[in-house]
Amino acid sequence: MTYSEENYLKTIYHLTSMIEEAISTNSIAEKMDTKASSVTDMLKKLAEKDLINYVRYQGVSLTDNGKLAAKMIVRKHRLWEVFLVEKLGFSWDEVHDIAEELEHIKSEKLTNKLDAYLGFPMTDPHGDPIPDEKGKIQPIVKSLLSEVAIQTPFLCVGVKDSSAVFLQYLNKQKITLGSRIKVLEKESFDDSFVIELDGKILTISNKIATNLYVQ
Amino acid sequence: MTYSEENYLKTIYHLTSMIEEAISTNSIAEKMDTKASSVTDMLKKLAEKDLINYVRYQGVSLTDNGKLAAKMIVRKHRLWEVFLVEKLGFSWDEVHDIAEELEHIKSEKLTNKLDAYLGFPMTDPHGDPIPDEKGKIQPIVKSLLSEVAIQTPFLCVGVKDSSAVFLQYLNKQKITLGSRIKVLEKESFDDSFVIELDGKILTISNKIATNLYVQ
DNA sequence: AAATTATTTTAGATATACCTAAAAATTTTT
DNA sequence: AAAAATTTTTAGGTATATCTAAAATAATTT
Repeated sequence: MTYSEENYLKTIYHLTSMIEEAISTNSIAEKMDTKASSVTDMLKKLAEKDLINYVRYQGVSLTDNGKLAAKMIVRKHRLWEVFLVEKLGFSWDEVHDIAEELEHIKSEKLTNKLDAYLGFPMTDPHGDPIPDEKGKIQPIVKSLLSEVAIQTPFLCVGVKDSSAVFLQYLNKQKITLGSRIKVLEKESFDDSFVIELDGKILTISNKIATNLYVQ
Repeated sequence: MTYSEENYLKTIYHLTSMIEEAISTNSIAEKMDTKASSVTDMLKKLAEKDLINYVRYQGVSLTDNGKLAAKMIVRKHRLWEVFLVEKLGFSWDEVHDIAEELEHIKSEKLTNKLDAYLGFPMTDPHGDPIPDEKGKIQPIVKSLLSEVAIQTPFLCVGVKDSSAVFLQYLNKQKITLGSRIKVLEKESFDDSFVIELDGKILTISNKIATNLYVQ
């Protein structure tokens, strides 16, 4: 599989896991910042290799082959992120782009040795689950902070958006995985939240609350 | 720089460091297992970017820019090899192909953090020197076992050929970096060597002796 | 249900990195 | 110093992955 084929597969995987049905050519083009015509070309190639189910004008889904291949790329991406943070001391907002390159390194033996070296982590630095050697993903029970009962203590276990800007905002607010969070109040005027974060009280916008996972 | 450009640059670097003058199109083609016409195409591109000195029909050498860029690729290659052996437990005959991919990962910050994590190693698992952040290479004093005085104790510090077959032969003979080696006798009939290796006596061919570095 | 709009695909170009075959330049041999 | 052999380059072609513009299909609106 080429570098580019792997990237398409990964994108299709992420899009289908969000909405759980056939996805459109345009949605892929948008996510990958490319043109729909380029996507169509690639879809033909991936269908030819039995990695996706594709019927002209009717959207795309992954075959079992394709899903496994995509999970292996996601596995590599997330393992490398753990390595970069845990071993090399990168911050969680710096690792995505580097892992984006490392995820294409081919050796399966490397992936599994890296996994063992890291102590078989269940999640990456953003709280996302890491598929095991066979592609199995342990489901992580988590809720969006915005959806959770008031006055109940939770732990921050993940982020929905893992863009650098958002993560850097969280750094500034000292919100990390493991932070203790309690929603004190929801402000109905602007849908903002008053929360208690590790003992201190602060206000966060709705957009922040809808991108934080707690447990 | 593209993946392919980096590979050409690295090959030119290795070939020029061997013979220390302008090298031929054909020698590059042979080393890279490609056609001379493909090499010519690439040479034009690299010359355009001021990475090589290239005059039609007159061979190639690296510019200062090109030399530094090549050294950075070699640096990454060798650091990753150390990582694979020291941290992940790979054997020295397994790491070349994987490092061949890892050496193209772009982040300079990653390279330097990896270097620090490994404790700023001076050599890779085959005894080859690792260029520092600025491209400086600490020269390693070493001689080929075939060139060395008889009845004098040495330490094995490197291999000239780092192909998997050769390294696997050394595994079988229990020859590793750090092995104590003394040449007892040179057989003039077939140029083979009787050596004492970590206390045990064995015979090795001339080809082996001309590919082992000692100090 | 026809017309309009949006989406998707096809057709035809472009750049990269290869290739083969032929031409040009250089080197070696006679 | 010619002739022959070798090396290198050029010319023109292929596959991948992209693009633009136009055509085909599907979805939405009137």
